[in-house]
Amino acid sequence: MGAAAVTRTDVARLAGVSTAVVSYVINDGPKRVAPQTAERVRKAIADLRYQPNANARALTTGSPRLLGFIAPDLTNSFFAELSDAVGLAAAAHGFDLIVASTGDDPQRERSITVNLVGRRVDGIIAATALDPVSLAGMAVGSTARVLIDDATTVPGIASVMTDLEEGAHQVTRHLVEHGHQDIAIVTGPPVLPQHVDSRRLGWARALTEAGLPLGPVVETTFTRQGGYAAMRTYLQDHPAPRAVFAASDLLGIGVLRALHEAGLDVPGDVAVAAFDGSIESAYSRPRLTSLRQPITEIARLAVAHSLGLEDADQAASGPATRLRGTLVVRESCGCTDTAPD
Amino acid sequence: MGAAAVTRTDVARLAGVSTAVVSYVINDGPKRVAPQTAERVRKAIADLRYQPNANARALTTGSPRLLGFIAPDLTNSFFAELSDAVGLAAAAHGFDLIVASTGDDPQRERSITVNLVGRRVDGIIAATALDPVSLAGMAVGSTARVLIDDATTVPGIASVMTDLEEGAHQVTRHLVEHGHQDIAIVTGPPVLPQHVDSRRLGWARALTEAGLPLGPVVETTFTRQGGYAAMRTYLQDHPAPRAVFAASDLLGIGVLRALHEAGLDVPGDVAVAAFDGSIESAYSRPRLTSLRQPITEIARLAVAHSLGLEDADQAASGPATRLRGTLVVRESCGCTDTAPD
DNA sequence: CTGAAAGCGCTAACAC
DNA sequence: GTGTTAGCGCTTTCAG
Repeated sequence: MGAAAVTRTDVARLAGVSTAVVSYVINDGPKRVAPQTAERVRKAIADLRYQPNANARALTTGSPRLLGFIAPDLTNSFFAELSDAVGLAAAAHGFDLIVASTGDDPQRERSITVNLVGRRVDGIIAATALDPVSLAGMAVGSTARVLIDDATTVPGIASVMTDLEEGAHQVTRHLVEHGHQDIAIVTGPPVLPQHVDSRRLGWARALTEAGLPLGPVVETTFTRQGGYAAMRTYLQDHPAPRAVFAASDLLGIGVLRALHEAGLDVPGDVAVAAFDGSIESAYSRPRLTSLRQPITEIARLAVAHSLGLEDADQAASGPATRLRGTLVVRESCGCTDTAPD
Repeated sequence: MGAAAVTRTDVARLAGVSTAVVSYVINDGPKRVAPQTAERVRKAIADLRYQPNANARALTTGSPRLLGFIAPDLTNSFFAELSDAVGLAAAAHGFDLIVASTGDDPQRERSITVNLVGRRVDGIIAATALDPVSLAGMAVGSTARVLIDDATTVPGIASVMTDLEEGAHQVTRHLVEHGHQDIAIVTGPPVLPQHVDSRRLGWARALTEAGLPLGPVVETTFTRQGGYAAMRTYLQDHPAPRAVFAASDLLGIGVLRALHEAGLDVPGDVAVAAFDGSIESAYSRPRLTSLRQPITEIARLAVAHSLGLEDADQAASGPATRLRGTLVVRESCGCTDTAPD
């Protein structure tokens, strides 16, 4: 009952005009309407508590004014922040956001994508790394897609993300500048089998450039628990490295706990630096030095791109935009805490 | 180009049947179709890479198979977890979820709600506390709504959430059982002016029942920063309380930092216990004892309710469902850590 | 400046 | 079992 039942026809009748005119005033076009006629229409709309049916509009125009966002796990603060940022960016253009999480299941990712395409969403923004093959094989038709995390460039699909290699290089170099020689990396599994871990590449490059040998590599899942368990296990069989670069904040937080339980002081005994720069990293103990990803900017550009708005400031950047992250120096690396958070 | 252009008519033509039959096989009803005919149709669908247009379906049936979720801030891990859980619960029924955050702006909340109603979503699940007046005044028509956080009962609107009062009572009593006499509460602002803070009520009741005087009340915003700043300021002018109950994990994490900076040991000098039981609380230092809200269950019930599925196990619980939280005992209260996380 | 009418793609009576 | 067809509510071209 109520609002749901009243339609454009009712409004037109009450206002004594045709439905076309009602459309004109609601959409402010494509035709002009006499001021007083418009007023009558507006009054009728208010009196009737009329709410245009967005689905009918979507069908007619072919655009539901809706974007889709896909992430592995919204419980991960990085993706949660990303999701929020994308939602805000979409809202700035009057678009809503369907958010879906895959739980890292490619099968689910595929079905979500198909589903979104069925909704004829105006664009899909994915923080997942579906393999190029299924990506290409899906009946996604003309739906615009943008990748915003961890993917290598997939031919024909746009991407906007932090320059992970460069970021990891920045962080690792900072650790090097502290004078540490033995710098480990704790990172996640390769997103895809054939995939190279950009952060690991950046870490390796920084070490090599400094004439340092590569430190230990410990691979685990991208969670707090993963970082904790992996570091803990590692410490059972090996001496602690002098410093560790954690490839995500979550990993870093897990590492911090393992180190603490092992009676090691951070940064005294081992220095730690992480990646993402999420809010959570600012409240760990000790506070994590981390590379902050430009989440808001990523979201803004991804939305602009999937909407086909060629943002002036990005006009020439091509389909694979890489943004530079910012090193946020806090306690865990051994610096005096300087970050404002 | 591509998938977007092919329609039911094309499929029907290729399969040599009518569009009705195509519908029947796609929806598996309402009429039966001969097996071989169905097979032909399915083949045509596959060959054409046909994707039904969900908007057309939504218009015809009146249901877009879409739910809306509104929260103040997805950056808050509690809401992020809630959002994820609600999305999963919706997906279990084949529904998608539009997620929107208000930034605690009632104005934005109102416009989001109106917007969702315009989309004729099948239900709105809100983790915000819009005041009853505007809630009632909005042209929400028949759209089902469920409140899942922090709201007092709003007449005519269903709600399913943790029994906050009881939860706070549980936590506080635990602190009391540790023998502490001077137990402060750090909590957020009243969600609405006329609103009582259930957690504060539970805290007060536990104290009173134990014959203890009410400890200090420090009010701030529901963020890490809020908890930190408030506790820090408090400690400047007052002696530290022997224990503090933080009304959310975020608050608790802020409090932990302030205490640490003040040179106070937790739980040695002051015991801390929090509320929410989010994953983040398991990795703080020290690990936070916290009341875990039954997020998955809340999500499940809220979705079931907004879909009008009267879940068997909830049939008789009425429009204001209250779920019991679980105390997760970790280090910050002074217990030996027993939680599995 | 206003109106009539042809769809948009799909569902579900209602006929056959 | 299958086909015809009348909408669902909106936008927009084409006439007045």
